[in-house]
This record gives sequence, structure tokens and C-alpha cells, in this order.
Amino acid sequence: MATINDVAKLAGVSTMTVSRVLNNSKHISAETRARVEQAIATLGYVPNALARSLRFKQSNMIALILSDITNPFFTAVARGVEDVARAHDLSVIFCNTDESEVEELKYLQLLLQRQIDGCLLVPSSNAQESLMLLRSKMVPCVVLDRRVADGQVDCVRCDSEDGAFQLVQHLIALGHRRIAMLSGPPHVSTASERVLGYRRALEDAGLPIDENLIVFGQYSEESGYQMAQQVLAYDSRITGCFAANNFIAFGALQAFREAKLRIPDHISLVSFDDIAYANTLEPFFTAMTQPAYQIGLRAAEMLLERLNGEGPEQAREVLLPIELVIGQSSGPAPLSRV
Amino acid sequence: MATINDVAKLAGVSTMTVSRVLNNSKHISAETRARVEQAIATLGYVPNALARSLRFKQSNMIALILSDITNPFFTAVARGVEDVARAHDLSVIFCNTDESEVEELKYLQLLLQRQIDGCLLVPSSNAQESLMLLRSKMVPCVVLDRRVADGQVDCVRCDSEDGAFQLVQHLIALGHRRIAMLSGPPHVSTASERVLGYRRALEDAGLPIDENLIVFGQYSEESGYQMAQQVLAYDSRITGCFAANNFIAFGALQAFREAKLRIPDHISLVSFDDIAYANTLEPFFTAMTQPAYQIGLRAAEMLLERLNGEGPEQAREVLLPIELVIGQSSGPAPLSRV
DNA sequence: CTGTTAGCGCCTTCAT
DNA sequence: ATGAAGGCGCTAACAG
Repeated sequence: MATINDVAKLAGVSTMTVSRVLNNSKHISAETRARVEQAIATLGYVPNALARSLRFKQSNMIALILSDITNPFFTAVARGVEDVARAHDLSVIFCNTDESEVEELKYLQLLLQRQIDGCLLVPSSNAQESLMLLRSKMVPCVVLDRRVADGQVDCVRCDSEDGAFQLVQHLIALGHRRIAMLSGPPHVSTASERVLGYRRALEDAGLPIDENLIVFGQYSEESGYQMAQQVLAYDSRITGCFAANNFIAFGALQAFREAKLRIPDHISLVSFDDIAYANTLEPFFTAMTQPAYQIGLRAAEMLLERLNGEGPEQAREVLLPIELVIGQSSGPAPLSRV
Repeated sequence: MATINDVAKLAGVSTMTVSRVLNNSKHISAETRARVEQAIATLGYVPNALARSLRFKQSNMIALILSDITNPFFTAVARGVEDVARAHDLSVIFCNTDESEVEELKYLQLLLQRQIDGCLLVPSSNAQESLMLLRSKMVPCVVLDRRVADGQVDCVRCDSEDGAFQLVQHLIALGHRRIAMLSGPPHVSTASERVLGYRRALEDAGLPIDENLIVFGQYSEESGYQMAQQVLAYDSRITGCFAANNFIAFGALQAFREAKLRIPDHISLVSFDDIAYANTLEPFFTAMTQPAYQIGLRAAEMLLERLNGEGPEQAREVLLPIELVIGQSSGPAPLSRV
């Protein structure tokens, strides 16, 4: 790979002159500039951004750490991030933690070595270790999707508790009384808050809460499948089910089908999801939809502000609106169930 | 951020000694090593990978260039790539081209500046410009999902023509005679090859080919929607439809629903997709499924080999198996249609 | 076992 | 308008 020196040699100038041409410095004679540009072209010279980064102590790379890019919700988030990044010539390094705090910290270590300028983080837990690490290295960070105890970091997310409340209220309004709650990892804020919303909706309606109908697991299809089976084994008469996310909902769907439970005739199933996937003409899932793309976009923009030293001193929390989309997976509670 | 020099000073040794400790060099006294490690810990020192890269002329970063991470197929590919990369301490920079060759080249330029070690590319066209650029810079590349004219590059993909052939054969076996073909961008190999397979299946069955039933567009929902409408406007009696990918299928689904066409009673709809999304108990879409995750995995492994200077001299082409999954979106052709 | 020198490619500072 | 020197953080090669 040709270096700036090769260009300089070929053009018969000093490296500084080449550097000036590259950076559009004013004080360059048109003739020299032309000669340098000629040399650049013939050598196919490409500036070394690593060397540049070393000088400037700025890599123009940011990290996107999330649990699983395979989840359409996070995919949309990632796309929002990438669109902003591209517009600013930032490169995005992406990392899947699979909700493992250990993986998250391992990644962070690697990313700090790579001198990332900033970090977008979907925290795998509410432990603040990652945030403290980033702060100790003065690397700006914006937390996405989830709440963290730490009060000093920007955060873009939706109101999980309220969303859960509305979803369960929807089921209650349809006449459902025995409603299962299949949630994610308890240390993840969205999972615990959705349970809180579930509880509040039941209490609000004066309905009893059966703790055995509340199950925590993983945000995965397998886990959703297992949780649904577990709940059915405990009480086959449930008529409603609230899955804390789309993967859990798919898993539950499987379990219900295998149990010969028709949706929504025998059982209603509601969940959280990305808005894009629910926005069809006749959505199947009744879901609380979140603007995933916007979450990524907004978070990336906020990170950019921090990188530029802009924005208010204190941490900001942005709550993006959610919307209940009613699909075919929820309907009136059946009068009786075996 | 503390540097290696700060550590050296604090430990009262030279920077080289610190470097040796960091790289687990043998010839270090236990006592010195301990002192250095102590200094590293108290300073919270993190080695600068950029400086290291500059020395080694190796960044340990690879690029993943694809059309749209939002497509579950590519998401699964990305996940496969990332899993391999993580296992080898490589970082993945990801880029969406939206099928634009211009974007692709712009990205490539940026990535070359960042000194990526290798590139995984879902080419936006069969133009070889990108490949020639990479080759001129000696950056190894593996092409994913699509065929390119260039015969000197490793490629991991599925057999689109054969898959299309089987899908259309499936429709024909069900009695369908008037089958629409909604494809992607004509310069993308998967799009053109799926049309070829479509043609071959019809010819094989001795059925006439109506060129007006073959439409090219984008691999997007909107485009699928429009193409379906266009085809319906031309001939409302079609009973079968082959969408070249999942997004097109979704768009077509919308259009058919709006036209009050029930699936599969009035019209059968088949497409290509990722295997994970079709592998449910009762899949809705009849689809030719591709092992997306495996494609990413395999491609990343092949790239790794190239990075290590391994593998055969000449280019390899890996064809991964595809599988027809029959869902509820295809059924016997109706006897008559309005 | 440890230190010195030099250089990866680039750019800021100071000369000319 | 152009060039020379020096250093960003790191390590290979060579001392000692």
C-alpha cells in the first residue's frame, strides 16, 4: 500500500505538501496541487486512517453493543444507528452480548483498546460496571432500550411499564381474568418493568395476582416455548398471555399450537414488538409497538452531540412514544375452558 | 488515557519491559512482571490497538457490506459473521448499501482508509469495480449470497436458479398455470437467476411464458406491493405468484389482501427466505429456505483462512444446501378465477 | 533479564 | 508556498 511518502517522492515534494493537499489546505500553488493529485491517482494512494487516528486521538469509530442483532427490534435499532453514523463518516462496530454481562465487559475491553470514540449500549444487566468503565476512560455512552440505575448517562427508551399496563388492560377489557405473564431476564429493566405494568393493570382492575402465572426466562423463542408450557402445566385454564417480547411470543405461539389451543378463540396472546413488524394491513400479533429505528437514530444523534462536546451537562432521558396495535391474536375471552 | 510510557514510569522500568509483560514474553523476572502489572492495574491502563495496528500493518477489523441489515436473511448472515469474528478477536464494521453501487464504493473507500484486514461483501451489482479495488489493495474478500462475474474471488451462496426451479415446479404440480414472477434488481444475480429458474420450470412443464408476468423491482416490501399490483392489473386471473425474496412476498401479500384475494384459496404465494424464519411448526409461507447463519459463518471462516494466508490458490465457490419448506401460503390451484 | 534505537503513517509547529 | 523536525503509542531488532 502506497504511503504519503511514496506520493511525496513521486510528486517531488515533501510529505507535508501532500498532507496539505489531502486536507485541502489553502496555501498550495495550483500547480503543486495538480502534481500531487496526479501522483495520488497513479499510485492509487489511500490515506491511512489508523495513523491519523493515532495523531488525533480520535478513531471515528463507535460501538453498538446489543444483546442479539437477530432480533428484528435490535436490527431496526442498528439500522437507525448506522444511518446516522454513515452521514458523519463514523464507522460502527457491532457486538452481540446475548444478555451476558461477561461478554459485554469482554467486548468493552476490546473496544476500548480500539479507541472507540463513543458507545451505544443495550446493557445486559442493570449493573453499572460497564458504565463506570466507560466513564473512567472518558468515553461517551448512550444507553438504549433499557433503564439503568446509573443517573449520569443519556438514555433513549420506551416506557415498558406503561406499555405493559395498556396491553394487559386491553386483555382485561376483553374479559380475560386468568392472564399469564412470560417475561425476560429479571435483571433486565424491560423485563422487570413489564411485569410491574402487568401487576398494576390487574390490581387496577381489582383482579387477584397469581404469582405462579408470572414467569421469568430469556428473551428467546425457546424460553418462550418453555415458559408457556410451564404456565399451561400449572393452569390450563388461562385465556390470556402477555409475552414480554416478540421472541417469547413466537415460542409461546408454538406451545399453544401444540396444546391445540387456537388463537384467539381459546387464548389471546399479546406482546411487545418493533413498530415496523406490526404495521401491516392485518397484523397477526396484538402488540405494543416501539419505534425501534427511531430509538437507534435518536441515540446515535445524542452520542454525536456528546462527541462534539455539546448537549447539557446532566444526563438526558428520552422516552419515545409507543402504540398499541391490535391484531388478530387477541379477542374476547372464551366463556369456558377445559 | 494512560499510555505504555505512564505505566513504565510508574513501575520504574522501560516501555519495552511493559510491552513484554503485555505480550507475555518469556524473559521477564517474576518480580518485574508483578511490579508492571501493579502499575497497569492502578492506572487502569488499556493498550492502544490503533498504535499496535500501525506497527503491525494489521487492524484486526473486517468489514461486512450488505444491502440491508433490516432483512432477517442478512441479519442472520451478520450474526454468523460476528460469531466467528468474536472468536478470533476481530471486530466487524457493518455497512448498509441499500443495493447502491455508489454507496458500496464510498464505503469501501472509507474501509480501506481504516485499513480493514478483509471484507465480506454482498455485492450490490455484478460490476467488478469493488472487487478490483479490493484486489489492488491486496485486501482479501469473500462474496456472500450472490454470484459475480469475477472468477478470482471466494464465494458462499445458494443455488438460486435451482431453488426457483423447485418452487415453481411445486406450484405447477399444484395445478397452477398462470404464475407471476416478482423479482429484485435485474443486475443482482439472485434476482436474475431466480427468473431463470422460473423460466426453466415453465418450459420444462411445457407451459407458455408470458413476459408480462415477469417483473423486476427492488428487494423491498414497497416494491413487492407495487409489482403485485402491476401484475394483477395486467392479468387478474393469476393463481400463483413467486416472490424472489421475503420482503417482496410481504409486499405482495398486502396487495393480494387489498384485492380481496385469499391465500392460498385464490392465489398461492411462494418465496425465498432464511431457514430460521420458516422452521416453525406451521409455517405460513411456502419458501425455499437458505441457511443464512451458515452462509455468514462459512464466509467468515473462509475469510479468516485468507487472512492467514491459507486456502488454495484459486478461488473457491461454496454452494450451501437449500430446502423447500411447504407452508400454508400455497395450495391447489382454484378451478376458476374472476 | 532489561534498555536503546528506530520507525509504522500522519500532522502540528516552527522555519524558510 | 514549502520543508524539517518531532511525536502520537507501540514493538522488532539489537545491544548489554
